[in-house]
Amino acid sequence: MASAMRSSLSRSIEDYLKAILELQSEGTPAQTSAIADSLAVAPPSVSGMLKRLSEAGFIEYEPYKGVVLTAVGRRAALKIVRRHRILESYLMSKLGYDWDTVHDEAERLEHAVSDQLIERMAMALGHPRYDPHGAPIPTTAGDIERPDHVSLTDIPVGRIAELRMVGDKDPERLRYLATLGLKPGATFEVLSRQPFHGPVAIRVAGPMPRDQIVGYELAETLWCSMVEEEVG
Amino acid sequence: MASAMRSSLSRSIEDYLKAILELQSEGTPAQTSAIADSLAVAPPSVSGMLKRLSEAGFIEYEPYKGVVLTAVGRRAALKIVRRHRILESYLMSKLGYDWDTVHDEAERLEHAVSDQLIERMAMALGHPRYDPHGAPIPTTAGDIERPDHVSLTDIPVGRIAELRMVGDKDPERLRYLATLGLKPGATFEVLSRQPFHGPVAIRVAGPMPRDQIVGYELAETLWCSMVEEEVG
DNA sequence: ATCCAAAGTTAGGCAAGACGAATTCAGGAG
DNA sequence: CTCCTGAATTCGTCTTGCCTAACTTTGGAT
Repeated sequence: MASAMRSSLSRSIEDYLKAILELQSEGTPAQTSAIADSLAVAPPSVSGMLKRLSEAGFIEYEPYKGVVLTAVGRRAALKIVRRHRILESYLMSKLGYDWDTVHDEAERLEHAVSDQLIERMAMALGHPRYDPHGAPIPTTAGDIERPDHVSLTDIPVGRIAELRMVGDKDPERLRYLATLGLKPGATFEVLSRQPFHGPVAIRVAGPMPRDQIVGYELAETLWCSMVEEEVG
Repeated sequence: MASAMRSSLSRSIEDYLKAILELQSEGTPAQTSAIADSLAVAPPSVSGMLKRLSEAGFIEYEPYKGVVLTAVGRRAALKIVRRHRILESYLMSKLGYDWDTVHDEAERLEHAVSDQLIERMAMALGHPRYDPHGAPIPTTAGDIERPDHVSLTDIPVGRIAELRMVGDKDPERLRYLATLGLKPGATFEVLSRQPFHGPVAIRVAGPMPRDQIVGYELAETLWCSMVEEEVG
């Protein structure tokens, strides 16, 4: 039985793979400087690590041309993402963590937990498909749901939409969103939009509907799906 | 407020401090080679680390004479021990871990969890005073109960005793103890003892009392307190 | 009082990762 | 086609922590 051995990649390698997975989205290879920013290290550190990751077979690396994950690298990265999202779900659901403070804790734990622990947590939660931010949780097989939502900045004025996922990670902005009642599952109507990347006005549905202004930068990170118009 | 900053000692340092704490018990300083064995590293690695720990103020180090923790080092070590024991308790109580498999998971997590997470787990458990092996859990203030139990090898024949704590860490022996019904809280009578460090025979109390033979090495790790004789 | 074995330490290296400084490449402006 | 700028890489170095080999100290046996 090829059971749950902890192949135990170093913490650094796991962090690099996760960053590359997030940056290479949509076919574009990840850039060295973007990885450096994402991990808060200097570019030469990234170049050095890319060479090691390439030799280890995790990435396809053509110097000066950016980097994409191999199948092996992608699987490894998705495993970390699964850990992170199960951890966030568990900490919020079972240990009273807040939406905005849970990220850092999960960030450290994701490198230390065993597969067994993650699966026990997943079971205790009833195998959730989305984490508290609305992001899909990769399966143990390494599949992840391809999201079909669009940014709030792309919802036409007058439409009703449902918030599906919050991309922002900044605790302060997450706290702000919580005060607006804007968490995954909330529905709202787009009231108006300022031109030239201006803020968006929405009316959040609920027992006490309330109008809110959302800055463009934040709106870009709110991923939504449009709700069917009443036909007739 | 001096709140829960993660002073974040390196994993290595935490491991060394924990090992020294366990080895220096009863006034005797910890020996270099004992630390090396305990951490599965070579003696020169220990010498090197002892110098660093000493400079950092965690230990009192006199070359060739062994090592004892300073007050600062002891506090740091007890903090790790608290983390470990709360983790073991939580994993068993809330996530279905077994008595014999929980150690390794806790061993990795104890270096990654925040103080906040440990306190939330402790609260969820109702602030337990002992871990699943019967070992006392240090308080957040850094105090630990001084155990008053004695080894099974020191209980006179004919006495009734209660198992308070299992010192062994080997999963196989822990599984074996579980099959005997020997976990903290169990009571038994010492039936006989072979001379010259031979095995001990006991009768475990319970709905179905059963006689068992316990090897000397294992018996040494079973910490018990004698139960009052019936007076009269 | 001496000597020897065991325990401990020093010396010298190696690997992982990070850094700043200096160099090289790629791609757009002219 | 050439040049320039910004991104990326190479180079040399640092820190942490581990190792083996060689040396030193300690303390018990004689």
